[in-house]
Amino acid sequence: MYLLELYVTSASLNINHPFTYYSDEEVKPFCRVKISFNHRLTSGFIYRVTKTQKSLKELEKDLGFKVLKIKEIIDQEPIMSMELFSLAKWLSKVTVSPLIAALNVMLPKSLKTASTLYQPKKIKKVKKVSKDTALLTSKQKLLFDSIQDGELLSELNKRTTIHKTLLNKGYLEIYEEEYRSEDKVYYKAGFKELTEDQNKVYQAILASEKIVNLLFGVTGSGKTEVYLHLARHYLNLGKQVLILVPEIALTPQMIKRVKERFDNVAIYHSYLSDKKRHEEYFKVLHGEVKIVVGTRSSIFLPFNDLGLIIVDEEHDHSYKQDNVPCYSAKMVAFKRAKDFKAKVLLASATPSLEVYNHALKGDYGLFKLSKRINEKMPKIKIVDLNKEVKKGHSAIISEPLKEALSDVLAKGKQAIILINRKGYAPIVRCSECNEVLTCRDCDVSLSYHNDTNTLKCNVCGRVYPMPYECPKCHEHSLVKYGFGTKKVVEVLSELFKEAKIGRLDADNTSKKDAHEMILEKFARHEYDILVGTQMLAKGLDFEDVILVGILNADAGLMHEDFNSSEVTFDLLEQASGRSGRSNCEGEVIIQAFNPDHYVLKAVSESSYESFYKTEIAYRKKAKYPPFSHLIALYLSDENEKRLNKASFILYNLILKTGLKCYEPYTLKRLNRRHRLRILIKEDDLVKAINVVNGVVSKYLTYNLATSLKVDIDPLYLE
DNA sequence: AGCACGCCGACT
DNA sequence: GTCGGCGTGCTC
Repeated sequence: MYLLELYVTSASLNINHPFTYYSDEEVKPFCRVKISFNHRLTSGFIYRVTKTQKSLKELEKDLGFKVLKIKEIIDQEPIMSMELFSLAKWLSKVTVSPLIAALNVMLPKSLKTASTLYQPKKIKKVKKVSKDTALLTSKQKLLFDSIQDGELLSELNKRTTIHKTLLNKGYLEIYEEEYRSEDKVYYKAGFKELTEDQNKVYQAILASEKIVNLLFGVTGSGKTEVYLHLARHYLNLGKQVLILVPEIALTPQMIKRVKERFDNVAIYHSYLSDKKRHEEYFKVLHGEVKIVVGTRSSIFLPFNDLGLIIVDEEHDHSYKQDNVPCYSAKMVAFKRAKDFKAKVLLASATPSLEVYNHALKGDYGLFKLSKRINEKMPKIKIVDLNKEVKKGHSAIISEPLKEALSDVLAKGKQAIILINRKGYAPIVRCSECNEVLTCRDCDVSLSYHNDTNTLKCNVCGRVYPMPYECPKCHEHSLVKYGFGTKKVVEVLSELFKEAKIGRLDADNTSKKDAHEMILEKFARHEYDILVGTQMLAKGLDFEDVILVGILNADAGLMHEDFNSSEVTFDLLEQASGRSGRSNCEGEVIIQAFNPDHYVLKAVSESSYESFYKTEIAYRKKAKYPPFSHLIALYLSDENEKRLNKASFILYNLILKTGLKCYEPYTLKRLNRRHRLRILIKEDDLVKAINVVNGVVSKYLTYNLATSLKVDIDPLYLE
């Protein structure tokens, strides 16, 4: 009999200790099994197996609890390596999350602890067995000679029937092979020669002794070319290379660019089918892949000899996961680089404050590319919306933007219009009693959609019919305020009747490929103007775009989050980079109500440095990151009373430890759940994480129904 | 998370 | 008497 120590899936996210089951058959560690747990069928992930001669009764007496038999073995072979399992344990600790949550984020869906057995598709092939062919008839011999080893049985079935005789007589054998979908074969483009500046930086990065290096290059300076050369260098040394890209940036163009130059490329991201991801995972596990391009979760692939990790657009928030386990792919990259004695290259035109601060202090190597290859920076103009409104002009499309747009259209070029709101009107309010319509399940205002005449909650997605009267005072006085992408398209079509206008936001891109289709249409010049949300600002490269208009540039600055200035600066700076990518000079028009804000000033001068200086001084004064570390603990429950009880317990546990923390802060209700946040601010992160781990395990002993999420170094505080 | 168990109010 | 709503505890 074998004793299996395993972690139980899904039973409770709150249980973070192993349970013991037994099996008559031998099972290997790091395999999954089906079990019954607390009257329910679920699965478990085995981490230790011991053989025992004792009887079940003796065992239960020794252990002090009942031991159940497993129902079924899911995997015959381990689905991860020891190295990966250690990484899961580390991840669980540094994110203060259950081990099972760490395992689930590391494995492809097909191998997740909860999912049922994944059967890779098998195909049948034939191979020849060497035998004396003299006994065959001439037809049989002809066929035998024409067969190649590895020919598909299905193909053979199509072209003949007499192969059955060959099979029966043992001249041919059938064997099974795991089916792999064919990769597209790309034309190999070869490498571009590096410019003088690029080459200097390339050589300097190779010579750097630091584990982490920052490549700080303005948009259009050719960062990608530099790191593709670096990738080649490490591949030539026989090492593996991982290129991490933001979720939004993994476009077919990017994939094509890498595949054109390298063989054995694997692509790994959340839009892949489960089957494809399963294949890619095992290709890496079996060492068949040399270079991976992927989003956040590909940092967990089972590499065996990683030499270089590139983090493209290092500042991008999609590297941080905001549900449990709340990890940052960068932090995992540092850990894996250390384990593999590999290097990390962070690349960005607007590095995160934290990273740039480390680089300036000398913790990371710092390398700059400060010239655009075409040597043309876009002209940036800020329009004061207060003045526009005073003059009686529109606050949606200002006069200067209108003029610039007609100029673009006259030249037959293209423009991008950015706005951070989707839909038509974000707020509906009663002009009599000032009631704002809000969602039944969330504390957020509903946005109006004119095409369906409905109200939609942007948080939970619930849709309501547009009421005829105010639900509070029953007056027919509901007014729609603000404007979103749909409204902007409407306004633009009226201003420029002959122009073709496209729209790109989360509402019309939920379907697979919709996003890509719109962008392709834009690239083929089927639209003159493309209106969209933030998803348009990043990494896209359209030759004919010579104007970018940003409508409510400072809307994000009203937000009180500690990093809202950084977020806004990144967005504006990245958006500006979309203009004038080829030989034409680009223009950027930024509309704002606070044109004198330091973020807008820095953007208008295209000066990261000036933004950095002002912002870092503010962070230092307020002791915000990078001058401290934040740990956010979120409690949520449908039952408000239970939530308050849990909050009282947790807050007191934290106070007892002496960690510096703020009082529980009530957040917006989301999806019927009341929510609350306790924020910890500490200098020594490692120490703080240890203490928080202790606090959380004590909290869990109370067995409260209120759920807890811990976010170390959060990017947002909600 | 769910599921069982037990306590208490409501209703045949 | 007994059905079910919900607070509490536990899962090898």
